[in-house]
Parts: sequence; C-alpha cells; structure tokens
Amino acid sequence: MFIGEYSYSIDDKGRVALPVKFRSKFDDGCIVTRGLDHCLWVYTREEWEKLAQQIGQMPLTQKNARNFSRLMLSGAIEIQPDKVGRVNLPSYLKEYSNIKNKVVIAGVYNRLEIWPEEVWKSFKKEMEDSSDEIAEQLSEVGF
Amino acid sequence: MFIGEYSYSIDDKGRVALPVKFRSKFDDGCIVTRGLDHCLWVYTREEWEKLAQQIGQMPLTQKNARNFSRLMLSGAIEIQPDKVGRVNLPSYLKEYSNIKNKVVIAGVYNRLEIWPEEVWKSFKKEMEDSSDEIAEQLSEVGF
DNA sequence: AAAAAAGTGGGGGAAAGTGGGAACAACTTA
DNA sequence: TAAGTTGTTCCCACTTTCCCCCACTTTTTT
Repeated sequence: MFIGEYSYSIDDKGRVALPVKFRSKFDDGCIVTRGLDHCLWVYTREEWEKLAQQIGQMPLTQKNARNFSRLMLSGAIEIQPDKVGRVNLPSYLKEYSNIKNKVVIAGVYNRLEIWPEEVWKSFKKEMEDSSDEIAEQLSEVGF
Repeated sequence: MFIGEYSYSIDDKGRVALPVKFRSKFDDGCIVTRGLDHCLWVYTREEWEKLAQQIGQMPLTQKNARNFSRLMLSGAIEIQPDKVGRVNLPSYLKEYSNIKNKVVIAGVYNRLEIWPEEVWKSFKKEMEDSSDEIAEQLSEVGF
C-alpha cells in the first residue's frame, strides 16, 4: 500500500525519482497517466491491468465513455525506471499537470500521485482547513 | 494494449509512422478505417475480426446501425507498413479526418487513433477541462 | 566522523524520425 | 504498340532525440 508524502526535483531532462520505499514495486515497469484534479497517477502493472480492463470494456458508442477512455488510456504510458529509480515523463503529461521543477509525490492506497509542489501545498492547505466539511460530505456517499 | 500519445509528421508522400512500441503488433498488416469523431482508427487484424463480427450482427432494420456499419466497413482498408513502420494513407481517409501535415496517434485499448495535431489539441483541452464532469457521469453507467 | 545510501547531473552511443533516390508498375497518349 | 508520364513502393542515409550508464554531491545512519 502506498502512503506518505515525498519531495523531489525534476532535472533538465524531465526525470523524476520515485520514493525509495516503493521502487521495488515498479521493478517491472510502472504506468503513469492523467489523473483527476490535474495531477498524475502512477500505477503498478498489476493495478493498471485491472483498471484498464474496466475502461476498455466501456461501450464504443457512448460519447462519455469514449472520451473518458481516451483521456485515461491515451494519457497513459508505461515507463521502466532507470537504474537509480527515476522515470522520464513525456511532455504531454508535464503540460497536463503543470509540473515544472519541484514535485511532491503522495501515496494514495493503490497509486502514487505526482503534483507540482506549489499546487500540492495550496491543495493540502485547503484540505486541512476544510477537513470537517469533507468528512461530512462523505457520509452522503455512504462512508 | 495500446496506450499513450505520440506525435508524427506526414511526409510529402503521405507516409505516417506508427509508434515504435506497437509496430510488432502490425507485422502482418493493419486495418485502418473511419472512426467516430472524425479521426481514423487502426486495428490489428485480430481485433478487427472481432469488431467486424460485432458490427455484422447489428440489426439491419435500424438506421443508426446501418450507417455505423457503412462508415466502419466501407471505409476500412488493410495496409502493410513499410520496413521502418510507416503506412501510406489513402486520400479518402486523409480527407475524412482532415489530416494534413502533423498528426497525433493515441493508443486507446484495442485500437490506435490518428488525429490532426490541431484537432487533437483542442479536443484534448476540452476533455481535460471537463474531466471532473465526465468522471462523475461515469458512475451513472456503473463505473 | 566515516561509510553507506540516496539525490542530482551530464556525456556518449544507439535507436528512432524523416527525407530522398531508384526501381517498378500502371495508366495515358501519340 | 511503344513511348512517355505519373504514381507507388522499396531501400538507403542522414539527423536528431532519447536512454543508459557513470560519477559527483548531499544526506542519513551507525
């Protein structure tokens, strides 16, 4: 399970390190894709297969389903981390997430999330400030 | 599984490269056809067979089904990529998709999609901006 | 404080993108 | 029918990009 919060910088070549703790999970590659809220999601192969299969079975003829599968699948890329555990993000993912120099990687159960540092900070502040309200809204979705 | 987003240019002879990662899948030819949303769809032989069978089983009596099968089947062509993995698109497919010089190829599960670069950009922007709504609508279709 | 581990940076070689020429086929015209 | 013209396909070559590997610096741990 992925948990915690880690800071890294992106070098001139667009490489970003994955947290040491989790590197072994990505030995046989990881899948990075566009996540919701304009961050990036990183999955292990195994977890990705589950997700992708669901997406792939959506009906061709429904526009929403078509667009969602385009968004998720065309945004995805399989990357093999280099010898020291870094991945090279394609430019379209950096643009989508607005990642420039400093990033925060957050563990969220079955995936990692990559955020621009500044965005993460303000997002976190907002979350912390409104945690009570968030909790109350959760009861509405059956938590 | 086809995933990712790749940029290529079309040369004066109308040739467009397929992404290196997937070339081996098309060793024994690929089927290109008119897709929905005015892009082109590229299938492996195997996947095409499955799809064609599905389409063939649609009810003759529904106008939508008739039109869909016309679009897909009459537009389809089998192409053998050249030694460096390029395909030569027939002019009616270039016209249908409005492909000129720069294209984006997107992997979407069991097919590749070929888009004019400009169209893809605006389409993607729209999708990205409305990703929250799209995602929420998906819960309605049981995702 | 020393050693080990992790973060960061850069250079070289291989592979991929792209362009063009030559050979061949098809179609047109004299 | 033969010659010319157009178009297509195969193959080769150049250029650029990307990826792998190595090394240095910084941080952490014993």
